[in-house]
Amino acid sequence: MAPLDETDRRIVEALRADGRLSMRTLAATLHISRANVYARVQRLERDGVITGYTATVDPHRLGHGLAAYVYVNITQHSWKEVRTRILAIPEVEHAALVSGAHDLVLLVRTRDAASLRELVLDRLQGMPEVRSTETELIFDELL
Amino acid sequence: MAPLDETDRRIVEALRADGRLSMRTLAATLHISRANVYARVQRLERDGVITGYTATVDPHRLGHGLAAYVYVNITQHSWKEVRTRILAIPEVEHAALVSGAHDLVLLVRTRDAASLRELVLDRLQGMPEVRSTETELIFDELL
DNA sequence: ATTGAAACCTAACGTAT
DNA sequence: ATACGTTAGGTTTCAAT
Repeated sequence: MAPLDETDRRIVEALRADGRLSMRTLAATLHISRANVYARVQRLERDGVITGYTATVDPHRLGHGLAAYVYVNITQHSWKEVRTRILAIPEVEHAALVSGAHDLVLLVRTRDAASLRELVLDRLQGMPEVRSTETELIFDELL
Repeated sequence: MAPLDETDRRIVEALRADGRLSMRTLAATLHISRANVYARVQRLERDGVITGYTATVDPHRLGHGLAAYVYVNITQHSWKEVRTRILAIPEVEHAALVSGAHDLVLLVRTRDAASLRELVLDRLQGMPEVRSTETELIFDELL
């Protein structure tokens, strides 16, 4: 759990830019030895700095043509129970417990408006902890 | 640009779960040939279904202890100019043009409250297109 | 103690047939 | 689906600082 030095940060940055970089080319571009980069990446993964690797996809090409933010107010603040219910919904890409006018902010992706309606009106508002929701359609995205 | 079949979707799903999966183990787990999986992944990347690979990191371990949603209202709806300005801010992890009471929703990560204040009050509200902002602190996250 | 350089075997890649 | 040359993974040893 040692603090990250400059080399560690460059490794993380490089792997965020290309998660399939080989340890060889990573070592070459950072001008450090293979053994060094291998040990460091291993340490970064073990310490939980790097939590995993994933393919980034285009949601539109996967049948998720619609994206929306759903702002949720919950009745009882049993965050743990809501948490497990939310995690069971595959359309939820990001969920955050926030401080302002709402309790939860969800980023959801669905096939179309009908699917979004079903998700919000049936599944979300069907939860006993959910008091109210507010949905904001996403027109365009960066990142 | 052919529509994805079931095997394509399983490939994408597997690579989202582990972006560093080897083509061999991917072929083995899906019970298809190496040449098949290799050609399919190549096609999925070429067609823009898979847009890249990245390491997922723990923001807290990288000096980003604070996360917030920033809701932005812009004056003139010159989305293209705002777009380039927003993209130049490294703290912005996700940005969306939305339909509701706000024009933009930003997910930002900063080191601390002072950095967030500087980002919102100086850099965002300093933009000529930005009319007003509203900031909502994130207490906890799923995903 | 930490890093770089080199060597080593195994596994995976990428392409061909 | 198999084979084949090339590249990468993962570990070890040693020298250097």
